[in-house]
Amino acid sequence: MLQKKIDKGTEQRILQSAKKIFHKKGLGGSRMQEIADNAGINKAMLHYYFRSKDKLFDAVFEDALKDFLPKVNELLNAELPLFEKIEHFVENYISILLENIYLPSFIIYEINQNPEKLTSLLKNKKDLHTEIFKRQINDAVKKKLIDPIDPVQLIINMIAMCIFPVIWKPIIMKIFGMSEKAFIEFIKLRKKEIPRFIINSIKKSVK
Amino acid sequence: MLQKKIDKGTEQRILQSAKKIFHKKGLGGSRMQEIADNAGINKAMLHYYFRSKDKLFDAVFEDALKDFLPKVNELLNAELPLFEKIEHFVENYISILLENIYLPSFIIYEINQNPEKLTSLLKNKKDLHTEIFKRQINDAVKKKLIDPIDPVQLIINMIAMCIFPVIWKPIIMKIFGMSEKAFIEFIKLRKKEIPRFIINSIKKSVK
DNA sequence: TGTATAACTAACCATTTGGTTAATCTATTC
DNA sequence: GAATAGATTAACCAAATGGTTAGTTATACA
Repeated sequence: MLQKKIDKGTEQRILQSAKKIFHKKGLGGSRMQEIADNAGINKAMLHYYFRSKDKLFDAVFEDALKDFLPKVNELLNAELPLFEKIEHFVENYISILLENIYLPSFIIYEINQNPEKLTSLLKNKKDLHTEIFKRQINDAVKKKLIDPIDPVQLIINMIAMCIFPVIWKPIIMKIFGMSEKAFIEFIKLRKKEIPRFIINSIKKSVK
Repeated sequence: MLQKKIDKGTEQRILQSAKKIFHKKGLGGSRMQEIADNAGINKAMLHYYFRSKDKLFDAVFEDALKDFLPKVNELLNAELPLFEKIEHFVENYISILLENIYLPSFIIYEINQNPEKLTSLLKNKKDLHTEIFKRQINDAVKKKLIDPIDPVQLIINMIAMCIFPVIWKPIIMKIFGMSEKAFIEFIKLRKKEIPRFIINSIKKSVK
């Protein structure tokens, strides 16, 4: 039999429902009632466990970062030669994004809404740690394995190309006339195409 | 003296205020009262001119696309050699984005909220017309000016790299420790860096 | 100049929504 | 098995919000 004091069932169910709904509809667009319904509990329970909508939202937001950032950090800091690391990063980063398809636009939207929240949430956290990767890129430049490039620009390029089609899925499907199936296939191809594109661009040209 | 029937002053002021607020806060996050205040008019005026919040929102959304799409189409279909066109596109597309910094995340957010809206809004409009650019890329491949590449992937890559830092501005500033000034400089550099990166990647390698 | 019509305002309304309260249920503990 | 504390519910509340209405002002036009 479950012991009450250890049972985190309700709290977890609330967080899960809140995540689903907040990610999809944002803070302003989400209703406490909907979250409660989705969790199969009374609306008062939400306040019992999380005091207020804002507090619940913060918990969800923090959870999202706590899940997401370590995974990305792991990819950024994997011990692999540069080219393989790029391949590895793109492949897995896109997979993570596909598992959390609403996460990126959720984060953008809420950060734009409330930029100071970012500061308070990222301040004391292990945020994205790009130093190792930056150094690795600089080393490769020094060793003349790749053409000179600003590591930050390269990292941004890589992340941009991964994240864009996930966020803009419905629009891309519409503009390029893709079905759901075609889109999945497109993304799958991209996992190979992006690293190819990047490596093609940076690898030392034979002049 | 202004003639009443020709005077579009109020309507335009409403649209402008609504644009500012809807873009920043989305449909759900915006308040009719705030829009009215911002336009310096009575709340009832909003309904007098636009019946309902949804109708007003649709007008704003449509306006945004009507402004934005032609500009992008013009860039996509400029009569320039491929490499110059890429340079031209990136330079100007980023400028347009910077002038409408809330537009992209506004569009993503609302489309995710309401995917069917996209269909109805893009259906009868001159949507993004990528055929010419796609053909131009395929031609360049045939003429062995560039390595083989799927035009759609290339276009997505290009747009992704342009749009990403604009949308993620606050997060990039935070993660890479940039000031406002440093960010502006970063973007300015990117206008040169992105075309270089792309062209480097696709131009026929000397093997 | 008087009248019809468009532009505008203040007050009001109904509904939604986040949040509270008081009472009830459940289970652990002594 | 009564006492205690945590978990849960139904009913309720006040504020916010989209929307309406009835009336007023300004303007064009005959």
